Amino acid sequence: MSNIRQVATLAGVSVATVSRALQQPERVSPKTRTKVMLAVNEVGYKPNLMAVKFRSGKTHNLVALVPTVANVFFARVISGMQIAAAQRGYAILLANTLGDENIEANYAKMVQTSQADGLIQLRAHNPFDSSINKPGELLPMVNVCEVMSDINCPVVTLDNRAAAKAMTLHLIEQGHSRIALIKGPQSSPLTCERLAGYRDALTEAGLTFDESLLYPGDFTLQSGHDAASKILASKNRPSAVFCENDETAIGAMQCFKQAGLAIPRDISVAGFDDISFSAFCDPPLTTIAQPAEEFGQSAVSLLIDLLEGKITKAPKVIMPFELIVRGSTGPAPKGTVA
Amino acid sequence: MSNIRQVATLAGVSVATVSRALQQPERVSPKTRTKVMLAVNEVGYKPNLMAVKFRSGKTHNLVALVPTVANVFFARVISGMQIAAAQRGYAILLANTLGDENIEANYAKMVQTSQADGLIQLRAHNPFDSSINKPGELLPMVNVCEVMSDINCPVVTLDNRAAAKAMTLHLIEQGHSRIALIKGPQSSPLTCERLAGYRDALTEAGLTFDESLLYPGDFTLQSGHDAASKILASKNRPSAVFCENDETAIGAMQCFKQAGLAIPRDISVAGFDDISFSAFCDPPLTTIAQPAEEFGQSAVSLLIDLLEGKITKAPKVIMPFELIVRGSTGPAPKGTVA
DNA sequence: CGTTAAAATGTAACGGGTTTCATTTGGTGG
DNA sequence: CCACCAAATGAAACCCGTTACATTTTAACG
Repeated sequence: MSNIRQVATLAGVSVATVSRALQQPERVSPKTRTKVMLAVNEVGYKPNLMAVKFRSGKTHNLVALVPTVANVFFARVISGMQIAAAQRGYAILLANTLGDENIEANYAKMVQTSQADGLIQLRAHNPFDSSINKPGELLPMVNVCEVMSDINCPVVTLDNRAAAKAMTLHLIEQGHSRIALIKGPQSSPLTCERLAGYRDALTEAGLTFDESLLYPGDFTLQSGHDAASKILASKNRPSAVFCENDETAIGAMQCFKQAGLAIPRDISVAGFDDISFSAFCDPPLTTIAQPAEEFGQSAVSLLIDLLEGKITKAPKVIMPFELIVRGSTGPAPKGTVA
Repeated sequence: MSNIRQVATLAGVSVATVSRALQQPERVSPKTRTKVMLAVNEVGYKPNLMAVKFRSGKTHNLVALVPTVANVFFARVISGMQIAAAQRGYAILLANTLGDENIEANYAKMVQTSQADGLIQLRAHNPFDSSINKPGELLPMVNVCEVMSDINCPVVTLDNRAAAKAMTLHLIEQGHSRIALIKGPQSSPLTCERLAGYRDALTEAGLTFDESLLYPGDFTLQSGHDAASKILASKNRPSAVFCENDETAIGAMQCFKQAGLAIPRDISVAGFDDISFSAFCDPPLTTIAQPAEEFGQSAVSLLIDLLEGKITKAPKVIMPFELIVRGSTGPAPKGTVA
């Protein structure tokens, strides 16, 4: 590996001149610049960016803590983060935490050990140890999707409550009055918000909330399938099922179809996220579209602004959602006991 | 931010002693060690790992070039890379290249600018510019999934030809004689291999290869759907469709079902990869399971071995596959003209 | 041609660890 | 009490760019 001193020697100039020729070409005379460039090419010089980063104290790395990259929705968010980061000259260090707090803490430590400048968290949780807590100063962190109420940090999220309400109202408008809800992981604030939106809609429509229509889930295909079989076995079967994410809905749909039910004739199913597979189900899934890529992009952009001191307050960015009505929801079957 | 000199001053020792107390505790006397540790805790010292990396010339970063993280199969591979990397103290720098050679080249440059030690490539392509080419020396790179014939580099892959042959034979055993193939991206060697396997099976079974049964695709849901509608419109409709990946198969299945065909009664569909959604289709998809996570793990482990000089020859690791027969394939309809 | 300001270039410190080599300290045996 | 070796510790070089400051060169103008 060649270094700047070799280039300087070969070009017959000082290292400072080489550095300037490369960083601020207008500060050196044209003929020196030429000499330097020739030498650079001759030895194939590539600056050691590790040295630069070390010197400058800026790594231009951002850690992204993702519970699992295998989640299609998260994959889209990551995609967006990548794009925004690349545009501003940053790299993403991806951490697949599997929800493990130790793994999270290890990656968070990268910020404290100068390996990364900041962190993006897709889960509602503060991964830093207390030593980083400077009173009155923002942590070098941004939260996406999940909101953390107990910490002051920029957030990019969706009005999950309003979105869940919109979807529930859509089902109610179709004549459904017994609507099951397959929930997400208990630990996630998202789940509470979406549940709240679901209740809001019921209240607004004058329907009573029935706890027995709530089913646990964890955002996986399997959990949707499991919940669906419980629904099939229930006494007073609901005519519609609202799933807190699309994977759950797809898992549930399979179970219903294999049990011989037609969707939406016998039962309506709705999801949340609008992952790519949802448009390619049979029937295509009614869902809430979130601008996943934009989540990632704004998060990165917000974090970089924060790191570069362009913002000092923690903004809360609420992204828009869209109700996408496809074939999986339809009118409630007639003759169903409401 | 505290540094080692502050700790040294506070502990009343030299920086060398602090460094040793932390790196090789047995090399300092117990009482010095205690003094140092107290000082470390007092100032909350965390070594600047950027400085360490700069000094040592080892970044312990690996770049992963992924065409798109939104691909579910790739997500599993990434997951495996992560795990193996973390175990050996490395971090993954994820690059979502979208197949763009410029983006690839930019990330590859991270290796040449000392920001990363090596690179994992999921596409058959050499992203490095010529300047890194040292004759007789292995590039700090490992190829996963896709094989590059023209470059000497460790590879982790599957016997795609044998797997495609196995799947095609499975369909033939079910009585199918007109089997369509929805291909992957033309640029990918994978596609050629799977096509070769498909032909092998036909030859072995004494069936004639019919070019008109080949349909283009690009591994997306949409391309599967598009190919399926072409298949529906074709004159002498095949009784089975082998898709080169599961997304394609899922897209195709939707199209067939919406056209009123029953799977597998009217048409059999097979995929490749065994992504999580495949088990939750209706009917569940017959496919080839690949150990995706293990792909990622071996690739990382191979790359680190290479970087640490533990291997000097480029091995070719062939991972096992498994034919998973589910409900989407069945006997050829009777009365179909063969 | 001399003066002076501006442009170009060079020198050396700096960042924060690690490591080599030199020096000091401690302990043992004679 | 001294010699001697090992263990412990310290001083300083080193990694490689960047940049403040010093110095030299160039150009312009009187």
